[in-house]
Amino acid sequence: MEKNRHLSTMGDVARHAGVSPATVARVLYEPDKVGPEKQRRVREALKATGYRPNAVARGLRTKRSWTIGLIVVDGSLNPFFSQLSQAIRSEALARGYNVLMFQHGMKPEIEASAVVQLLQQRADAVIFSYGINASGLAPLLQAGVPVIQIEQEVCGGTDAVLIDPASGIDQAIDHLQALGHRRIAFIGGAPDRYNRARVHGTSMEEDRLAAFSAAIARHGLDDDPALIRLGLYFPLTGDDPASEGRKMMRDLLGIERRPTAVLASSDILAAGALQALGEAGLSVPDDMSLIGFDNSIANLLTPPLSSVGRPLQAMGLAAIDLVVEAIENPDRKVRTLVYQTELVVRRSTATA
Amino acid sequence: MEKNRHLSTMGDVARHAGVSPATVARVLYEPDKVGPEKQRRVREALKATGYRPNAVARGLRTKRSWTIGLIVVDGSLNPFFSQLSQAIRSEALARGYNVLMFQHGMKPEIEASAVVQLLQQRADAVIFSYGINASGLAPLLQAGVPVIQIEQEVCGGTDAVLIDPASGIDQAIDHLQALGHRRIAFIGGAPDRYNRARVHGTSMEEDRLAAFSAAIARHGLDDDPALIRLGLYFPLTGDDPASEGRKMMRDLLGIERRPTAVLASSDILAAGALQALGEAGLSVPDDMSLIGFDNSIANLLTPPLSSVGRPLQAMGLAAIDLVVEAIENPDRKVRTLVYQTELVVRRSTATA
DNA sequence: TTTGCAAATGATGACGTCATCATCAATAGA
DNA sequence: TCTATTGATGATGACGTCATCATTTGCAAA
Repeated sequence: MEKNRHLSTMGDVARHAGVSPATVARVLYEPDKVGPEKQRRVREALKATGYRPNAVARGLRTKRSWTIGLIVVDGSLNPFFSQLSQAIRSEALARGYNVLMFQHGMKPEIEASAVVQLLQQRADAVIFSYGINASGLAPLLQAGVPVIQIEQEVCGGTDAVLIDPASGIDQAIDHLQALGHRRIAFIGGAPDRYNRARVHGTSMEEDRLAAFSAAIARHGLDDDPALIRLGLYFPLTGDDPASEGRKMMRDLLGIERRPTAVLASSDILAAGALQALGEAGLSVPDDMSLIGFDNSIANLLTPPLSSVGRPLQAMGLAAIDLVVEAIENPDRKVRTLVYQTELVVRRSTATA
Repeated sequence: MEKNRHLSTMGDVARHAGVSPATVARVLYEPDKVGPEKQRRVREALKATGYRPNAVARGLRTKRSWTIGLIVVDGSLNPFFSQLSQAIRSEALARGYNVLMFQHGMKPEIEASAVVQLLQQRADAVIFSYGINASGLAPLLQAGVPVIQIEQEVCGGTDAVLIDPASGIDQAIDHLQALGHRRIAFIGGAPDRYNRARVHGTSMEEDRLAAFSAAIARHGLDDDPALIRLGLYFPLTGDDPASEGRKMMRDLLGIERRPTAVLASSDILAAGALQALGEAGLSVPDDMSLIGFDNSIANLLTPPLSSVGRPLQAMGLAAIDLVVEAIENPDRKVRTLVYQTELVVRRSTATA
């Protein structure tokens, strides 16, 4: 076969079949409007030429790129994000959409350039799995591109798929209390110092801490400020995400009345905490109970970690549903969906 | 501002500036060919209208989509793949390319549909981080789309970024031998039963096992078939990727003359092995030394795992370099780059 | 002043697709 | 037999950009 840097076009197919390009298009999209003989010839020509519709040309003509943007914090350090993005990608693909993915690493200027890029690509919609601030989304809203925010709402007026961290955290505290724990510590990320320009809602980390405090209060457990440890940095941006957790756990082991259980605001932090405990010669769950959040790498740790999980698959599906709704009916009202979190019990908790 | 479901076009900008569309294009791409006065007016109009070039139309006209495809096995179970894809994405972005990512989960039909999708999108090139078989790539080669294979070569005649597992595995065995270990076990995935149609090279898992066996022989260490354990399934496709490693380690603990050290062909398997050791009440590294491969989640485990790593950032960069080369000079000869692997020593090994 | 040439700008068309309109043949009804 | 109607098919143009060609202007050399 000769050098064939060329995919055939409708015109090629039409010539091959001895019909007009319009007839080829009809065979593809309105088959009943074409007579049986030409139908046959066109289908044969389609096969013979290996025709693949040119999505670029089609996008120009129809003003639908069948592409949706996905902007996440970071695709690699925290497995949670890759699991979510995988869920979104596969749901999108099932509906015929391609996904252009970007990671901003908490840098607003990178987020902004991703938005510009998606605008230029004429993305049909954009999903933010963790937006930085409201002004980042503004160009999209102005251009009329549907925006779906996941987990964290950085501005109002868009569709959103949120989670309720309290449901799972309540279960976790219930569980620990039932095992006899009264001094339960919390390790988490800093209240989000990046979100200066947030105009709506609260941050992920704030929500989790609030849910923890509320659960502790409701159960009448020890409410000691020394039991709450917040890392200095957003837990996703360091080179060694576990080191924060390790440090916080070390601190907790040093305080006066040591906690008997710890709830971490992410599995990564919990992994670090496990290392600190190992170094101190303490065993989980015998000497300390530990519960993570994310249910991302919990089952890879030793011991397998109990962790609060979110229904990632369902959230991905919901996000794509909202995308499709928004595209098909631009003037509809935006919707907010809230999913419950749930404690997955493994083997990192025991009686106090 | 009124409802503005419309991004302005060159024509809009031209009208606003009182010039022809051609002049607008020149200001954008050949500024020195435009007089100072019109230059000024056009730039002002660009700002005023918030013009963003329509990448779709541009793609149709120039036959460059500035999009490259990335097909991986799985983006979420094994953090290694998300780290690699992140490296590729960021390098691509730096060169002005967008990345469309697909995961095939070892299912040839999904791989094939991803290829069709990329063909329709007129991707400028496609990177396979783990191709399944040669026939999957064929449509791309036929259409003249440059293909870059990473780590695993499934067919010849394309660019490739390979790694040499032997370099790092040699270091690992050296290291263990220096610590006095003589019975070293290997746990890995099954020789790849999916690659029936592979026409070139060997599989990832085969390479690692071969490197291990060679190193054992070279060092004159115990060469006992019972020390080699291969999972029944490709380690990435199960729901619980660690369980294979856990099972194999349990088996190893049961054999007659127990090994004193284990090399795992991935960090995930090693994580499972750690669990089995924990359940058996054995401590790492005191009772058993353990080394992983991937250096992906090694630093999250307890103890932090020594692991053989690949230079992911460099590989991503190299892949994009090859992409750009291939696009800019379609008739050049394909190239194969080989990267060394390297042992990262942490705290999971000790004297025998 | 005339001619020549380069710089600046405008006009045109094509990329591949698809929506619309136009054409033509065949059939049914009067 | 003639016209109205339907179904099948072809022709045309527009989406937004950019490459090419055509035109105009300014200015220096003859």
